[in-house]
Amino acid sequence: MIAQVVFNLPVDRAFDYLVPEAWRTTLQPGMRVEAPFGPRRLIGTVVRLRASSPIRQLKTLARVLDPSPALTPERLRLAEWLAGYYCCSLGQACASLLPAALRLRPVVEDPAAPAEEIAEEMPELTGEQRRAFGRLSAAMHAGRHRTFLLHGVTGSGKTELYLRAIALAREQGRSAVVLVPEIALTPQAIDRFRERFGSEVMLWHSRLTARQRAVAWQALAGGRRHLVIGTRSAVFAPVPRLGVVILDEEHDPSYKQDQAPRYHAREVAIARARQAAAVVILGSATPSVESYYQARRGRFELLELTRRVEGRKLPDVEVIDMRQEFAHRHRVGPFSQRLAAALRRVVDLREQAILLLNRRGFARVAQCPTCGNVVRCPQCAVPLIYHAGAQQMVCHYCNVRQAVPEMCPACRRGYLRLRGAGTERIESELHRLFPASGIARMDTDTTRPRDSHRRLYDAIKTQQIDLLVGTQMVAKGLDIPQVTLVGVVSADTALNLPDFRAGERTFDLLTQVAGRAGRGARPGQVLIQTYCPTHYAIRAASRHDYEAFYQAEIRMRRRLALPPFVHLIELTVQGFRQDRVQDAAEFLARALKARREGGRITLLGPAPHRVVRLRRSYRWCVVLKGPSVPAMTRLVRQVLRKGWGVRGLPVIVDVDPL
DNA sequence: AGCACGCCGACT
DNA sequence: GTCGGCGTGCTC
Repeated sequence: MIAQVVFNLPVDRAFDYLVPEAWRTTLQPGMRVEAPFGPRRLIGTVVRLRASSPIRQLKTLARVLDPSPALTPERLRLAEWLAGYYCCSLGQACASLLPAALRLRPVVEDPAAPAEEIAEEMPELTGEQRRAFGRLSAAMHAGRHRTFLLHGVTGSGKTELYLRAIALAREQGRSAVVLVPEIALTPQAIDRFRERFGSEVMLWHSRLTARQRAVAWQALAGGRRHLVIGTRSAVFAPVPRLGVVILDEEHDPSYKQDQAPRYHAREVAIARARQAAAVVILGSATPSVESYYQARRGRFELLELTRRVEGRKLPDVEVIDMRQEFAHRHRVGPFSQRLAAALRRVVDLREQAILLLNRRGFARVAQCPTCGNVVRCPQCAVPLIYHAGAQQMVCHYCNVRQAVPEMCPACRRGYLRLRGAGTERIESELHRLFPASGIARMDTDTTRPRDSHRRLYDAIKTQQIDLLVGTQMVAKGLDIPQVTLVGVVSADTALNLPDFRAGERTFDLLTQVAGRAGRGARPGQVLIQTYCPTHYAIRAASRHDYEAFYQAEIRMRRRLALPPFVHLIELTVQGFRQDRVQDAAEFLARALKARREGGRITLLGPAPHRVVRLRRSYRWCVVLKGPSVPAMTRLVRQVLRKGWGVRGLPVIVDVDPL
């Protein structure tokens, strides 16, 4: 008997091995095995068993790791879909459906969820919620696959609908997967699910230890737990009889994986739910343009929640034109007079405020006023960011750190000046203005240690913190009734990025952060500082008008032939030598152009990557644009053949890049 | 991904 | 004549 095995390598085929006599009755597809591979021994997945092989000199499997298939036939089919759509090897796809931790040593058994007292009383639904739930439950009772887009303003009670859908799935004896963005896996979100479903809830995220992950895996695959709440990779959680997959904040970019296979959890969720005849609920106050477009075309079913629960009003939003501010005052700090006054009022009334600035660090860059030179990372060529805490210049790409140079290293004449402001700068400005207030900062720097997120949240909840400043992290999920003011220090940071989704990002961020204000009895107020007050994303966000934003955005996408009207595939060539990388990219572009069938696929580039140099590597891109992903991946596979390289350099394939 | 093989430029 | 750069190909 022959086993066909795939490995977690960028090699797009299976390898045949002899199966030892002892395993012939027990070995099945989906089991992991150890196999000799050249001079190495690798762990791979059996994808097929057959009687014979055309290969003459076969080697024999060394070891079987699983007593039963780690990948069920259904999950193996999902891996095949993943490899096909996202253009990676089947081995890589299989590896991403399996936790590496499962490899060795038997894991501690997680006991079955004890039957415990769970709060039975559910809050009454509003009229809108009831109508939406009616549609969900009809689909779930029909037992057919369906994708819903739940578009609900912040505070309109989307979570309650998720809870009802999960409860219904459980009644039907089916499981549920809840996905949340990386930064939204907050204690309060988890608490909400624990209150309703107790220890049925299993957490799944990147901070789990290997052991915890293995325990969670066993409990889910063994059918002892039926509800997973987790980040992106939880979409692969091994739950049997899937009933519903929920993507909260479906527009969030953290659903896109940034290593092969570069999947989007939304697409995987839909593919998986289709197989399992399950329902998908995509929830957001600011749906991605892609999803809303699908809903408009009738591919998804649109559910709308337009009102906040308990009749609370959306906060008033005021746009502050910083050009005016700059013209009428001599020295402008990070706060306009209007925002400074509003902060003062919050402090006086003992209320709370959140300030958003989507940029870490103290001052953006060190710039020479004499020659204009900006201090850059020697490896990545992006500006270094000053961090006051460490008193260092830090690269936000590769984390290289260096001391702050005093004189300009380029012209050696000017004294460097720190320009622009990050969250640290705002924090110190707040300390200066409000020395008696509790002030905290929330960004990737301050939330790195385990549990720091929970501690910070508790401090805010108990009003030890009055003023909170942070990056986009503060825009997601925080539900603090005492917050009456939200200030956006600069709405322009995302707008000026070279990215066709800049407008969408800005609208999302502003809408999400505005939703943090006025969640309690007192009304909320939002102040947005900007140098482009007439931009459609900012105007629409200030009026809480998703529809206006969508109409402007979709018109632009149609005119420029961008997603959702086409799909993109981005190919990135990487290497240490600039000339060879450029050479390979040009070769790749020519090869693609030569094999392109018909005129439906267009080719952009080759062009230097947005960040040409990263960790000493140079990067060049070629982008394919066309109506059909399979047609484009077929072309890519032809050109890259079995390996994933051109001219000896590795090529990164990103289908539907963000 | 690793690793071996093989082909051309600069040295003891 | 040999050392070693890296382009090419293979792993059942």
